[in-house]
Amino acid sequence: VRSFNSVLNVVVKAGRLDRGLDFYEHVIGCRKDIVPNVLTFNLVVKCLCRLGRIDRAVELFREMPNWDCVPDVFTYCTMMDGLCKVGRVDEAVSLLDEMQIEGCFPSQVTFNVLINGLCKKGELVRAGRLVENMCFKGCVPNEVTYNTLLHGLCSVGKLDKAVSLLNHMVSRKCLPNDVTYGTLVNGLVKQGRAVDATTLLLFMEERGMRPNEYIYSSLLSGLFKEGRVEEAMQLWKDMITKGCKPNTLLFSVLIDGLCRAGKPDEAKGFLSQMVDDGHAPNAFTYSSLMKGYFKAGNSNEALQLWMEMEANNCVRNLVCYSVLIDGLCEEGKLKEAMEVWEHMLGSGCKPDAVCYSSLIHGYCRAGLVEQGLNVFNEMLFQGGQCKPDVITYNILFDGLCNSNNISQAIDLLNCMLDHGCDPD
RNA sequence: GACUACCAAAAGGU
Repeated sequence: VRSFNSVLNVVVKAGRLDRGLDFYEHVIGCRKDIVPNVLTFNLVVKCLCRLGRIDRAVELFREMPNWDCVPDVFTYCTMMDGLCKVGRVDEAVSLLDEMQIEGCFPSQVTFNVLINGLCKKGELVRAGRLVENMCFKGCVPNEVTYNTLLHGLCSVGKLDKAVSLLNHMVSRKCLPNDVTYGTLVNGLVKQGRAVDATTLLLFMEERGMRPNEYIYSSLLSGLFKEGRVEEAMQLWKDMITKGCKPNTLLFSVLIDGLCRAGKPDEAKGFLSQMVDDGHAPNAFTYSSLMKGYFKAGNSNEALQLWMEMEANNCVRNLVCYSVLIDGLCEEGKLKEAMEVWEHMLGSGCKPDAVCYSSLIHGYCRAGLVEQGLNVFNEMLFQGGQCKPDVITYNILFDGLCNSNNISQAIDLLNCMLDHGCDPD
């Protein structure tokens, strides 16, 4: 079992989750001498969670006693994290009670997982209460706890609170690490304060820390989004001078930034460079670049990249399809856009509200509002992740009003309200 | 118990 677990762990760490599950099922099915133990279950539960098969994970978790396995802290933690990551925080919190009833003591990590779940949902008050509970149970908050809370504060824009928490953290002899700085830099950038983020970067360097790729990418992306192209390029050069080797993430951010600045050709030069450096472009890289070319009115080049993706076995996800569909629609190439749409459905990619809205916008622009409404009705019918949102409705209002169809627009407004969607 | 758990990052629609 130990060797089996080791192998399984390696497979899971490599991100080959489906392979991991197959391997598990295969081995358990035909090797009666290998009996899964708690650690095996912990790994498999993690696999199922990461694959989004959370209900199956819970099921397996409940079946453990049938295999003479008692869930341990790790099991509970893995299960709680899985639940939190799909937003089912309350169920995760109830496991905290359950584990204690079963005589299993929660650890620092257990609390961190739940605090993270609450912070991601914006439930900072509950998160704070959990920190108190944590201390009460004899668990000391560590860097991860603080980083999690800092991220929670930053994502609701409470940077002042974040700074006081940072001071508190230091006073508790908890040293800020890479993640701490990354969280703060990103928090500043998201507030449109890339200049302050640059200062923080300097501060961090003065303290002898070397910013990593995450930190550089946050800042770089922020500078480009604020239109500070010169500063962004200077940062890129400085970064390389300081010995930071750009990876796929950094190249993608740079390419995206240059495209936003209307320089897709320059961006494409970096695409070649990253490939030469041995970094494979991914869906992020290509979608940014394709959008850049569409924006510059060069759809041929965008399509070229689309083909290149296929040739390079780069997985085309929903965002890539959306960029392509939107770009083609904007050029009035509705027929081609529909072909891509069919191709997307055929590849098993399910359109979401953004993707549907791009298509609807395409029809409206071409004066085919009726067609747009058909697509809209399909969205309502499909439900789930492609429920129309405010933007979808706004696109249709615009289309209907432009064709002087006020009464249908009013009907649509009622439909919107009926579906619980708030106008902006 | 180094066979298992927690934190920061980039792309799409008005």
